[in-house]
Amino acid sequence: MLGVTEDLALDGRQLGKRGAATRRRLLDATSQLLESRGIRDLRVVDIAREVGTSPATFYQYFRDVEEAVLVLAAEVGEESAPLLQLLTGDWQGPVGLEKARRLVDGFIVFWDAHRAVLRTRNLAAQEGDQRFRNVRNSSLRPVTEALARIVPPGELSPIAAASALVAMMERMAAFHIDLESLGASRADVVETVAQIVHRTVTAS
Amino acid sequence: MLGVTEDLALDGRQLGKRGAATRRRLLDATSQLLESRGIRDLRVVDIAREVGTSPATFYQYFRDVEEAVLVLAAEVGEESAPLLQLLTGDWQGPVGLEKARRLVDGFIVFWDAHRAVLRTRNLAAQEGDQRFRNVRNSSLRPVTEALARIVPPGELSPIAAASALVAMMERMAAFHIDLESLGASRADVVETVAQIVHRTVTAS
DNA sequence: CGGGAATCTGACGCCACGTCAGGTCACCTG
DNA sequence: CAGGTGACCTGACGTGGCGTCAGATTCCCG
Repeated sequence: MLGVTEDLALDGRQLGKRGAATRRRLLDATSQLLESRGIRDLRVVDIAREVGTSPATFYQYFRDVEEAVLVLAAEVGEESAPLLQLLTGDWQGPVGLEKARRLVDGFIVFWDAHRAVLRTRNLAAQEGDQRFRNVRNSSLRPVTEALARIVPPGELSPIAAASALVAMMERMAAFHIDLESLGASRADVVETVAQIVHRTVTAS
Repeated sequence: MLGVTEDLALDGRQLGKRGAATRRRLLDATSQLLESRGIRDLRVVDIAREVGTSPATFYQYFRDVEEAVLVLAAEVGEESAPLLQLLTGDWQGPVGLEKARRLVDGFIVFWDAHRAVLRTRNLAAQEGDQRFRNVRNSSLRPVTEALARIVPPGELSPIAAASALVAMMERMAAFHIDLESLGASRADVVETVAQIVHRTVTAS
């Protein structure tokens, strides 16, 4: 689907143990370097040096830096799956509110763990890159759809409401650190966003 | 504040009529090209060719492509000011709901008019560029603060709630076109987001 | 131990960047 | 209107990362 598999190099040859290890080290270096700079300033030569290999080696496994980040984004995206377990059953009352808190908290933990890759994924998706859009959708669509199933149809469009809530949660997860300087603690953010989610989902 | 003035070239000389016109044409070309590609693929040589001048001329006015986009972002950011007029008075009841609708609609109109520049502004801000963060904050902080003043303190942190709502509105304005293919029309988005905003602002 | 596949890399042509010296243009002044 | 001053423009160039390829090296298996 991504045009990138785990088992083949770009020239089509089978990947052995050594090749797989090199590929992994290149990915890890890419992920690490992405935390200290934007993708625009991430040079193949830097990644190669970090791994202790030559730039030409990088091109054995990835077409360009973007493609390496795409692989990372696909890997990371799957870690949002556990959030789906919260989006089941009855969301009315205090039990639902607690689920909302855990959902919001889960978003923040997810983002804190993979901030650099997720930021870059959304950036590329927003710039129109279809591959990154697909990866982003694969990660968020199940959450959005599960949430939409919980929103009662009425004045609100379930799809629009679920999309809006996911957008809000994702954005707050991405930004919550900046809010501290404005006087909103992490706990404030979780509680407030959870309240908005819960009220939207349970209101008539 | 931006380290970029309207009256001086980068070498410090005074800008005359011809220089100001060239600078403006470079900015317009940058804005236009930004609509068909991401900033990563926007070359100085393309902007120069579009204007019918040489790359060296570009560097008379801007340090790099990013700086030209920064100027555009600062210009565009000021157009969000009219939204502040809606964030006054009483937001209870149907009058408040109508204000919410206009606020959400205003966000969407704003984004539809300046999608490329706003997208790039947020992208650079998210990547940590402080200059773009400042420009983004200058545009959104007044809206966020005005909204926070309307949210009654209680279970919700006004600051967190206002930030979350602004995040939601901005994101929906950026994404609403993609939602059409999921079955949520522009009208659905406006109404649904307006409802969420209104309910959050008026609930106990 | 031989051989073939997998893996790595030095070397290279290409292109955009960003600078600078020097040329051109516009306006003002006498 | 001639001359000159400063604003404006650009051709030419050094730099550095990109992406490729041929050939060298390493690994693994029979």
